[in-house]
Amino acid sequence: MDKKYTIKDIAALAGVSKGTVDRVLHKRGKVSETALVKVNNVLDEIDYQPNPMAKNLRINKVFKLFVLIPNVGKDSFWLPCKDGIQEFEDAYKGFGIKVENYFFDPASTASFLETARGMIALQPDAILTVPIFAKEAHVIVKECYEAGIKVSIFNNFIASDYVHNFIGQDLYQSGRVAANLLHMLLKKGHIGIIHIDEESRNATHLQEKEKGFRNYFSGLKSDNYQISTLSISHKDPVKFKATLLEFLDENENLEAMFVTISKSHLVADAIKDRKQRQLIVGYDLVDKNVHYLKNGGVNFLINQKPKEQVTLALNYLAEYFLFDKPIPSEVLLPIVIVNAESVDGYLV
Amino acid sequence: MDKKYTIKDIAALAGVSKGTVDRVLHKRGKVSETALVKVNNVLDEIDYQPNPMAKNLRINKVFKLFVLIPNVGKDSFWLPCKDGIQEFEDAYKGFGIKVENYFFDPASTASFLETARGMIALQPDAILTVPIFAKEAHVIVKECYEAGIKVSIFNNFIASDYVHNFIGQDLYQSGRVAANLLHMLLKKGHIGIIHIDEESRNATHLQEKEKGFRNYFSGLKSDNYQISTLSISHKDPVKFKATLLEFLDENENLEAMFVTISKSHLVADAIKDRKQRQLIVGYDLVDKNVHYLKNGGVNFLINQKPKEQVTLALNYLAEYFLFDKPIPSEVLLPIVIVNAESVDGYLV
DNA sequence: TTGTACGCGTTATCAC
DNA sequence: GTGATAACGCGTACAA
Repeated sequence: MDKKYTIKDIAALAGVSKGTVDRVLHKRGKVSETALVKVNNVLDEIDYQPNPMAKNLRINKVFKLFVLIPNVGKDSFWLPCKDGIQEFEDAYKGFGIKVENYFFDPASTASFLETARGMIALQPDAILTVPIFAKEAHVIVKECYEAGIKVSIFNNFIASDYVHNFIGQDLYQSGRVAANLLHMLLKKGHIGIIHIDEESRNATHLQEKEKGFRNYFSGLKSDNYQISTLSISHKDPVKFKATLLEFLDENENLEAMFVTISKSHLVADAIKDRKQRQLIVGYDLVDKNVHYLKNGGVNFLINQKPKEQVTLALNYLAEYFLFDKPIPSEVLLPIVIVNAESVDGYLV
Repeated sequence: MDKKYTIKDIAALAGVSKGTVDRVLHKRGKVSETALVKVNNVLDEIDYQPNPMAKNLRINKVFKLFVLIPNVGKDSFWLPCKDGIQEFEDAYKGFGIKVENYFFDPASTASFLETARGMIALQPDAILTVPIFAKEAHVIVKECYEAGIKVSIFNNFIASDYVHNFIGQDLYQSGRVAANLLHMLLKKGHIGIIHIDEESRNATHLQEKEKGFRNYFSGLKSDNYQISTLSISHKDPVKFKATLLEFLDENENLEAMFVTISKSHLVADAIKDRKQRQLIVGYDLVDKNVHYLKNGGVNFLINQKPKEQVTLALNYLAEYFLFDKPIPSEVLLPIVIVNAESVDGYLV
C-alpha cells in the first residue's frame, strides 16, 4: 500500500523478467501459460499503476496543439481566450507541448477554411477551434480526421463523430437562468428578447437561449408576463439605435430586456439617456459590458467563461497526449451569474 | 524553436560535457571561464527548459499529502471536499502522490489538536487543513514547520508565515455581493442579517461578511434601507425557531434576510408556513439549501466552492512536489451567485 | 576542472 | 517463449 510497485518489482515477485511482465501487461502474447499465471497472480495481489512520466519520457516528442479562434480585434469576446492560451503555454513549458494560436475573420467562411487548411498542412497533433460556421466546420473536422489530427471544439457545438471533445455551456438552460433572474426582479410585466446580428452568426445559438427563456416563463403558474422578440442588426449603428428605440416606444410597458449575445452594452448605451430605464440581463464580461454592469446600466451578466473553456480543452489534450488520460466527449461548464459586486473576481 | 533542447544538446553545441552544462545551470561552480562562456553562449541562443518529468522520475519518491477537515457527518458543508479529495487521488494515481483524509470534530479544539498531531507523527510531506480554530491552528502550523511539513490552508484564513498557501474567498466582498442582490430585489425596506451559532465558530468569518453587507448599503446615496443583525444559536432547534419568529414579529416590516453561513435552510424552514415570506440570500449548496432554493424558499445562494478549494490546493501541492512549480501564497476564488436554475450545473 | 557512468520506470528490440 | 539491454532526460557521485 505504501510502496509504489514498478514493473521491476512485479518481475521479481513473479520470478520472471521485466520483458515478460511487459508482454503480459500489454497483452502482446508470446508468453507461456506458466509465466502468465505467475505474473497474473502478482498483479491480482498488488495495485499496479504504470508511471505515466516514465512512459512519456520514452516517447520523446513535442506535441503540437493549434488553436483557431475568431480574430480578437473583431470581437473582444475572444480576448480572454488568447490570454488563456498564453497561460497554458507557459504552464506547459518544458513538458513538450507546443501551442500556436491562429485567427480567422468571424465574418468570412473563406477565411475560416483557408486558415484551417493552412494549419492542417503543418500537421499538428490536435486542433482546437470554435465551429461558428457549422457547414464549413464539418468539412474541416473531416479533413483533420483524415490527416490523423485530433479535433476539439468549444463554445459552439456541432454534432460530429470526428470531434473528440466539446466544451461549452447549456444554452437553453442559460436562457432559463436569465429568465429566473428577471422573474425575481420583476413581479409582472413585458419583457423583450433582443437578438443582435442574428443573421451573421450561428442562429441556433441564440434561438436555444430564447427557447429556454420563454420556456421558463410559460412554465410559471401565473400569467403575468408578456414576452416579445426583437432581432436587430448592428451593421449600421445609427439604424440600430433608431430601431431599438422605436421598438421601446411601441412597447411602453416593456420593463426588461434579455440580450442574447455579448453586446448588451449596445442596448444599455442606446437607452442610457431615456427617462425610462429597462432592466437588462446579458452575456459575457467584455469590457464595455462590465462598464455598464458596474454603473447599473446592465443588471446581470451571464459569464460563458471563454477563457476557462479553452484552457480546459487544452488541458484535456495535453494530458491525453502526455499521460494517455481519457478525454470526456462533452463538458458543460456551469452557468455563471455575475453582478456588479462579483464581477471583479472574474476579471484579471 | 521546434525542437526540445536537452542538456545533451547543449553539451554538444558548446563542445563540453553534460556534467559541465549541469554545473553551469545549477551554478555549482568548478567551471573554467572558457567553458562557462561557451555554455552561456549556447544558453543565450536557445530557450532551454528542463524536462520536469525526467527530473521527477529520478527522485523516485511517493509524496504524502494529508488533508484534515471537519467531520462531514457533523456539517455537510464539507461533504464536497471529501469527493474532491477522492477525485484528486484518482487523477494522480500513478504519479506517486498519496492522499489521506482525516477528520476532526468541528466542535472540539482538542479533537483538532489530537488528530493533527497524529498526522504530523506520520511525517507527510504536506498537510492541507481548515484552520477554523485560529489559536490551535497556529500551534499546529508551527509544529508542522518544525517537522519540515508544508502546510496549506483553505476556506478559513489565518495570518502565518508558516502557511505556504491559502485558498478561499473574499468574505467582505461576498457580503457586498449579497447586498447587491438584495438591493436589486428590493427598492427599499428592512433587512436582517442572521448569524447562526456564531459563538461556536470563527466569528470573524461571519463579521467580515456582515461588514461587507452593511458597507454596501451605507455606500448607497439613498437612505431607504434599515439593517438589523440577529445572532442566534441552533443548539436547541425549538428555541431557535422561537427566537427567529419573535425577531420577525418584532420587525414586521422586515422583508429580507442575509444568512451568513450555510444554514439558510433552517431559516427558510422556520418561516415556510407564515403568510409573510422574506427574501433570503444565503451561502453554500448543501442539500437542504438547494432544496429551498429550488422551491423558492431561498432566493440566492453564494457558492463558496469548498470542493474547488481543496482540489485546487491539492493540485498546487502535487505540482510543487512533482514539478517544482511555485505555489502562490494566496488565491481568492470568485464569488459565485447561484439561483434555482443555475444550481444544477454546480452539483455532481 | 572535467567527463563518465549510473539510476529512475517503461518499452522496444535483440539475442538466445 | 524469454531474458537481458538500450534508450528517453535529468542529476549526481566518482573517477580522471
